[in-house]
Amino acid sequence: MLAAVALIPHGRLATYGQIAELIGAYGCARQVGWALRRLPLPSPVPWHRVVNARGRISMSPSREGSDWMQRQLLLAEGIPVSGDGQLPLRRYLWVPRVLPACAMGADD
DNA sequence: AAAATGACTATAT
DNA sequence: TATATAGCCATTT
Repeated sequence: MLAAVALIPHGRLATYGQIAELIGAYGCARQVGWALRRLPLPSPVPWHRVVNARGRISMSPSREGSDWMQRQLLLAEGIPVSGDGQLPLRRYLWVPRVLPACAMGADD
């Protein structure tokens, strides 16, 4: 699980469902979020590269404010994030080795 | 064991 | 294009 998140390339994004699918748990997007929630702030995994399917940072009162921290981290990665946590998922979405390298540089 | 909850996602308005 | 509603599935009470 965290391993899947850990292998997200630098400067690239991935959705919860994507991670879930990657670990062989399709439809378990919520569990991914659950796992990241219990993750400590100084975590060794790039949890900030994980966003929801709408390409936005999933904010919640449970996160106290770590969501905004995520925004900062993403900005540090070189990903432009709007004040609302909206980011160009279409451009930065990580493609875990889809078909051939015909993805026009859309992969890592 | 049943019911409630949540860093989600996909449809329907 | 943007809210509202309904599925989903593991964890928690």
